[in-house]
Amino acid sequence: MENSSATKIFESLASGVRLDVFRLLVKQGPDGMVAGEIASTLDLPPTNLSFHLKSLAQAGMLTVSQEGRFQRYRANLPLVSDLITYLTEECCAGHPAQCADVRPSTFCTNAALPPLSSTPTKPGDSG
Amino acid sequence: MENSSATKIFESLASGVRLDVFRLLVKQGPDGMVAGEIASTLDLPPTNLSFHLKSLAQAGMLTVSQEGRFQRYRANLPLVSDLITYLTEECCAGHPAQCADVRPSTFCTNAALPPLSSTPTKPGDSG
DNA sequence: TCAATATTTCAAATATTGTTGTACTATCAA
DNA sequence: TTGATAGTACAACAATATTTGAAATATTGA
Repeated sequence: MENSSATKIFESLASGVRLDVFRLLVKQGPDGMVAGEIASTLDLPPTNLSFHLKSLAQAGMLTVSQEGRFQRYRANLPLVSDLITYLTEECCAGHPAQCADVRPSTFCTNAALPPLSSTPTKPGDSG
Repeated sequence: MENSSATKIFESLASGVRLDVFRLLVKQGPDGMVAGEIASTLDLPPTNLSFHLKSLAQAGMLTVSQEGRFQRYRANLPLVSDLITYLTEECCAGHPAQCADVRPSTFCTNAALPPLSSTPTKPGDSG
Protein backbone atom coordinates (compact mmCIF):
# COMPACT_ATOMS: atom_id res chain seq x y z
CA MET A 1 0.00 0.00 0.00
CA GLU A 2 1.12 3.54 -0.70
CA ASN A 3 1.30 6.38 1.76
CA SER A 4 -1.37 8.32 -0.12
CA SER A 5 -3.86 5.44 -0.06
CA ALA A 6 -3.28 4.82 3.62
CA THR A 7 -3.61 8.52 4.39
CA LYS A 8 -6.88 8.63 2.50
CA ILE A 9 -8.18 5.66 4.48
CA PHE A 10 -7.19 7.17 7.80
CA GLU A 11 -8.79 10.46 6.78
CA SER A 12 -11.94 8.55 5.94
CA LEU A 13 -12.01 7.13 9.46
CA ALA A 14 -10.99 10.38 11.15
CA SER A 15 -14.52 11.53 11.90
CA GLY A 16 -16.91 10.42 14.59
CA VAL A 17 -19.71 10.13 12.08
CA ARG A 18 -17.76 8.06 9.58
CA LEU A 19 -16.44 5.83 12.33
CA ASP A 20 -20.02 5.16 13.42
CA VAL A 21 -21.02 4.45 9.84
CA PHE A 22 -18.16 2.06 9.23
CA ARG A 23 -18.62 0.17 12.48
CA LEU A 24 -22.32 -0.12 11.83
CA LEU A 25 -21.58 -1.68 8.45
CA VAL A 26 -18.98 -4.00 9.95
CA LYS A 27 -21.72 -5.28 12.22
CA GLN A 28 -24.06 -5.85 9.29
CA GLY A 29 -21.51 -7.96 7.48
CA PRO A 30 -22.34 -9.03 3.91
CA ASP A 31 -25.89 -7.72 4.26
CA GLY A 32 -24.69 -4.15 4.37
CA MET A 33 -27.27 -1.40 4.60
CA VAL A 34 -28.88 1.04 2.21
CA ALA A 35 -28.19 4.73 2.71
CA GLY A 36 -31.61 5.51 4.14
CA GLU A 37 -31.29 2.81 6.78
CA ILE A 38 -27.91 4.15 7.82
CA ALA A 39 -29.31 7.68 7.96
CA SER A 40 -32.22 6.71 10.18
CA THR A 41 -30.12 4.42 12.40
CA LEU A 42 -27.57 7.14 13.06
CA ASP A 43 -30.02 10.03 12.82
CA LEU A 44 -28.14 11.93 10.14
CA PRO A 45 -29.49 14.27 7.48
CA PRO A 46 -29.17 12.56 4.09
CA THR A 47 -26.96 15.24 2.57
CA ASN A 48 -24.50 14.92 5.34
CA LEU A 49 -24.52 11.13 5.29
CA SER A 50 -23.96 11.17 1.57
CA PHE A 51 -20.90 13.34 2.09
CA HIS A 52 -19.44 10.88 4.57
CA LEU A 53 -20.35 7.79 2.59
CA LYS A 54 -18.58 9.27 -0.39
CA SER A 55 -15.45 9.81 1.65
CA LEU A 56 -15.46 6.23 2.93
CA ALA A 57 -16.26 4.76 -0.47
CA GLN A 58 -13.58 6.80 -2.24
CA ALA A 59 -11.05 5.57 0.27
CA GLY A 60 -12.16 2.03 -0.52
CA MET A 61 -13.49 1.31 2.96
CA LEU A 62 -17.02 0.80 1.65
CA THR A 63 -18.33 -0.84 -1.45
CA VAL A 64 -21.55 0.35 -3.05
CA SER A 65 -24.07 -1.48 -5.16
CA GLN A 66 -27.22 -0.14 -6.63
CA GLU A 67 -30.53 -1.82 -5.89
CA GLY A 68 -33.21 0.03 -7.76
CA ARG A 69 -33.46 3.42 -6.14
CA PHE A 70 -31.33 2.31 -3.23
CA GLN A 71 -27.61 2.30 -2.73
CA ARG A 72 -26.37 -0.54 -0.59
CA TYR A 73 -23.15 -0.01 1.31
CA ARG A 74 -20.90 -2.70 2.75
CA ALA A 75 -17.72 -2.54 4.81
CA ASN A 76 -14.56 -3.65 3.03
CA LEU A 77 -12.83 -5.59 5.78
CA PRO A 78 -9.93 -6.97 3.76
CA LEU A 79 -8.77 -3.41 3.25
CA VAL A 80 -8.55 -2.99 7.02
CA SER A 81 -6.16 -5.90 7.03
CA ASP A 82 -4.02 -4.30 4.33
CA LEU A 83 -4.04 -1.07 6.27
CA ILE A 84 -2.76 -2.65 9.47
CA THR A 85 -0.11 -4.42 7.49
CA TYR A 86 1.02 -1.10 6.08
CA LEU A 87 0.93 0.59 9.47
CA THR A 88 2.92 -2.04 11.30
CA GLU A 89 5.18 -3.50 8.65
CA GLU A 90 8.87 -3.81 9.34
CA CYS A 91 7.98 -3.76 13.01
CA CYS A 92 11.24 -3.67 15.01
CA ALA A 93 12.95 -4.33 11.70
CA GLY A 94 15.46 -7.10 11.96
CA HIS A 95 15.18 -7.48 15.72
CA PRO A 96 12.60 -10.15 16.55
CA ALA A 97 13.53 -10.20 20.21
CA GLN A 98 12.80 -6.50 20.63
CA CYS A 99 9.64 -6.92 18.64
CA ALA A 100 8.37 -9.48 21.12
CA ASP A 101 8.61 -6.89 23.88
CA VAL A 102 6.59 -4.38 21.99
CA ARG A 103 4.01 -6.08 19.86
CA PRO A 104 0.44 -6.55 20.90
CA SER A 105 -0.30 -10.23 20.45
CA THR A 106 -2.33 -9.36 17.38
CA PHE A 107 0.66 -8.30 15.34
CA CYS A 108 3.97 -9.35 13.92
CA THR A 109 3.44 -12.92 15.00
CA ASN A 110 0.20 -13.21 13.13
CA ALA A 111 -0.15 -15.66 10.28
CA ALA A 112 -2.18 -13.25 8.19
CA LEU A 113 0.43 -10.57 8.30
CA PRO A 114 3.28 -10.30 5.83
CA PRO A 115 6.78 -11.58 6.45
CA LEU A 116 7.98 -9.38 9.29
CA SER A 117 10.79 -9.89 11.68
CA SER A 118 9.01 -12.76 13.37
CA THR A 119 8.67 -14.94 10.28
CA PRO A 120 10.92 -17.96 10.00
CA THR A 121 12.81 -16.43 7.05
CA LYS A 122 16.51 -15.89 7.16
CA PRO A 123 17.51 -12.84 9.18
CA GLY A 124 18.76 -9.67 7.57
CA ASP A 125 16.33 -9.30 4.71
CA SER A 126 14.59 -6.18 5.91
CA GLY A 127 13.01 -4.32 2.97
CA MET B 1 -12.48 2.39 23.45
CA GLU B 2 -14.69 5.40 22.89
CA ASN B 3 -15.61 6.97 19.61
CA SER B 4 -13.77 10.18 20.52
CA SER B 5 -10.51 8.38 21.34
CA ALA B 6 -10.66 6.35 18.16
CA THR B 7 -11.43 9.45 16.11
CA LYS B 8 -8.48 11.23 17.64
CA ILE B 9 -6.22 8.31 16.77
CA PHE B 10 -7.42 8.15 13.19
CA GLU B 11 -6.99 11.91 12.89
CA SER B 12 -3.46 11.50 14.15
CA LEU B 13 -2.75 9.01 11.37
CA ALA B 14 -4.62 10.96 8.70
CA SER B 15 -1.59 12.79 7.38
CA GLY B 16 1.18 11.61 5.12
CA VAL B 17 3.80 13.11 7.40
CA ARG B 18 2.42 11.58 10.59
CA LEU B 19 2.03 8.23 8.90
CA ASP B 20 5.69 8.35 7.90
CA VAL B 21 6.66 9.30 11.44
CA PHE B 22 4.65 6.54 13.03
CA ARG B 23 5.85 3.85 10.63
CA LEU B 24 9.42 4.95 11.12
CA LEU B 25 9.01 4.57 14.86
CA VAL B 26 7.35 1.18 14.45
CA LYS B 27 10.48 0.10 12.62
CA GLN B 28 12.69 1.34 15.41
CA GLY B 29 10.83 -0.65 18.01
CA PRO B 30 11.75 -0.08 21.67
CA ASP B 31 14.73 2.04 20.66
CA GLY B 32 12.50 4.76 19.35
CA MET B 33 14.12 7.92 18.00
CA VAL B 34 14.77 11.40 19.25
CA ALA B 35 13.01 14.27 17.53
CA GLY B 36 16.09 15.49 15.71
CA GLU B 37 16.76 12.08 14.21
CA ILE B 38 13.19 11.87 12.98
CA ALA B 39 13.44 15.36 11.52
CA SER B 40 16.61 14.60 9.60
CA THR B 41 15.44 11.16 8.48
CA LEU B 42 12.21 12.55 7.07
CA ASP B 43 13.63 15.93 6.13
CA LEU B 44 11.11 17.99 8.06
CA PRO B 45 11.52 21.44 9.63
CA PRO B 46 11.55 21.05 13.42
CA THR B 47 8.51 23.25 14.03
CA ASN B 48 6.45 21.20 11.68
CA LEU B 49 7.66 17.89 13.07
CA SER B 50 6.91 19.07 16.57
CA PHE B 51 3.36 19.88 15.50
CA HIS B 52 2.87 16.36 14.14
CA LEU B 53 4.58 14.62 17.04
CA LYS B 54 2.29 16.43 19.41
CA SER B 55 -0.75 15.23 17.51
CA LEU B 56 0.45 11.62 17.57
CA ALA B 57 1.47 11.78 21.23
CA GLN B 58 -1.80 13.38 22.31
CA ALA B 59 -3.70 10.63 20.56
CA GLY B 60 -1.58 8.14 22.49
CA MET B 61 0.10 6.68 19.42
CA LEU B 62 3.53 7.78 20.59
CA THR B 63 5.12 7.85 24.00
CA VAL B 64 7.72 10.46 24.87
CA SER B 65 10.58 10.37 27.31
CA GLN B 66 13.10 13.04 28.03
CA GLU B 67 16.81 12.27 27.73
CA GLY B 68 18.72 15.37 28.65
CA ARG B 69 18.02 17.85 25.91
CA PHE B 70 16.46 15.19 23.74
CA GLN B 71 12.95 13.92 23.50
CA ARG B 72 12.73 10.26 22.59
CA TYR B 73 9.59 9.06 20.83
CA ARG B 74 8.37 5.49 20.60
CA ALA B 75 5.40 3.90 18.80
CA ASN B 76 2.64 2.61 21.06
CA LEU B 77 1.75 -0.63 19.29
CA PRO B 78 -0.69 -2.02 21.84
CA LEU B 79 -2.93 0.94 21.11
CA VAL B 80 -3.05 -0.12 17.47
CA SER B 81 -4.41 -3.42 18.67
CA ASP B 82 -7.10 -1.70 20.73
CA LEU B 83 -7.97 0.45 17.76
CA ILE B 84 -8.50 -2.49 15.42
CA THR B 85 -10.60 -4.16 18.06
CA TYR B 86 -12.78 -1.08 18.23
CA LEU B 87 -13.01 -0.77 14.47
CA THR B 88 -13.98 -4.35 13.82
CA GLU B 89 -15.84 -5.39 16.94
CA GLU B 90 -19.20 -7.06 16.60
CA CYS B 91 -18.15 -8.03 13.10
CA CYS B 92 -21.15 -9.66 11.40
CA ALA B 93 -22.80 -9.65 14.80
CA GLY B 94 -24.34 -12.96 15.64
CA HIS B 95 -23.71 -14.53 12.24
CA PRO B 96 -20.41 -16.41 12.28
CA ALA B 97 -21.05 -18.02 8.93
CA GLN B 98 -21.44 -14.66 7.20
CA CYS B 99 -18.44 -13.36 9.03
CA ALA B 100 -16.31 -16.12 7.59
CA ASP B 101 -17.13 -14.90 4.09
CA VAL B 102 -16.12 -11.38 4.86
CA ARG B 103 -13.30 -11.30 7.31
CA PRO B 104 -9.70 -11.02 6.36
CA SER B 105 -7.99 -13.88 8.12
CA THR B 106 -6.51 -11.36 10.53
CA PHE B 107 -9.82 -10.57 12.18
CA CYS B 108 -12.75 -11.99 14.03
CA THR B 109 -11.10 -15.34 14.37
CA ASN B 110 -8.07 -13.90 16.08
CA ALA B 111 -7.22 -14.88 19.62
CA ALA B 112 -6.23 -11.35 20.53
CA LEU B 113 -9.56 -9.92 19.55
CA PRO B 114 -12.56 -9.76 21.86
CA PRO B 115 -15.36 -12.32 21.86
CA LEU B 116 -16.98 -11.72 18.50
CA SER B 117 -19.29 -13.84 16.44
CA SER B 118 -16.58 -16.37 15.74
CA THR B 119 -15.99 -17.34 19.35
CA PRO B 120 -16.98 -20.86 20.30
CA THR B 121 -19.99 -19.64 22.26
CA LYS B 122 -23.48 -20.83 21.51
CA PRO B 123 -25.03 -19.17 18.45
CA GLY B 124 -27.64 -16.46 18.73
CA ASP B 125 -26.17 -14.38 21.54
CA SER B 126 -25.57 -11.23 19.57
CA GLY B 127 -24.90 -8.25 21.85
C1' DT C 1 -47.00 10.75 -18.15
C1' DC C 2 -46.96 12.31 -13.30
C1' DA C 3 -46.03 12.32 -8.41
C1' DA C 4 -43.37 10.20 -4.83
C1' DT C 5 -39.05 8.29 -3.06
C1' DA C 6 -33.90 7.59 -2.53
C1' DT C 7 -29.84 9.61 -3.02
C1' DT C 8 -26.39 12.72 -4.83
C1' DT C 9 -24.44 17.19 -6.44
C1' DC C 10 -23.69 21.93 -5.86
C1' DA C 11 -22.80 26.27 -3.52
C1' DA C 12 -22.21 29.02 0.58
C1' DA C 13 -21.13 29.48 5.35
C1' DT C 14 -18.48 27.82 9.10
C1' DA C 15 -14.98 25.30 11.38
C1' DT C 16 -10.80 22.94 11.64
C1' DT C 17 -5.87 21.80 10.18
C1' DG C 18 -1.32 22.47 8.37
C1' DT C 19 2.78 25.37 7.58
C1' DT C 20 6.13 28.71 8.61
C1' DG C 21 8.99 32.00 11.19
C1' DT C 22 10.05 33.95 15.62
C1' DA C 23 10.50 33.59 20.32
C1' DC C 24 10.96 30.82 24.34
C1' DT C 25 12.56 27.06 27.80
C1' DA C 26 15.74 23.59 29.11
C1' DT C 27 20.06 21.30 28.87
C1' DC C 28 24.90 20.99 27.85
C1' DA C 29 29.83 22.34 27.79
C1' DA C 30 33.13 25.48 28.93
C1' DT D 1 27.83 32.95 33.65
C1' DT D 2 27.97 32.53 28.56
C1' DG D 3 27.02 30.58 24.10
C1' DA D 4 25.45 26.56 21.65
C1' DT D 5 22.02 22.89 20.88
C1' DA D 6 17.30 20.40 21.14
C1' DG D 7 12.88 21.01 21.07
C1' DT D 8 8.40 23.32 21.85
C1' DA D 9 4.78 27.25 22.01
C1' DC D 10 2.71 30.90 19.74
C1' DA D 11 0.79 33.72 16.04
C1' DA D 12 -0.36 34.55 11.38
C1' DC D 13 -1.70 32.92 7.24
C1' DA D 14 -3.01 29.27 3.81
C1' DA D 15 -5.40 25.25 2.88
C1' DT D 16 -9.11 21.77 3.79
C1' DA D 17 -13.03 19.71 5.79
C1' DT D 18 -17.84 19.81 7.51
C1' DT D 19 -22.54 21.19 7.52
C1' DT D 20 -26.76 22.73 5.50
C1' DG D 21 -30.40 23.65 2.16
C1' DA D 22 -31.84 23.81 -2.58
C1' DA D 23 -31.69 21.63 -6.87
C1' DA D 24 -30.72 17.64 -9.78
C1' DT D 25 -30.84 12.64 -11.10
C1' DA D 26 -32.76 8.14 -11.19
C1' DT D 27 -36.12 4.77 -10.01
C1' DT D 28 -40.73 3.24 -8.84
C1' DG D 29 -45.63 2.74 -9.26
C1' DA D 30 -50.14 4.59 -10.55
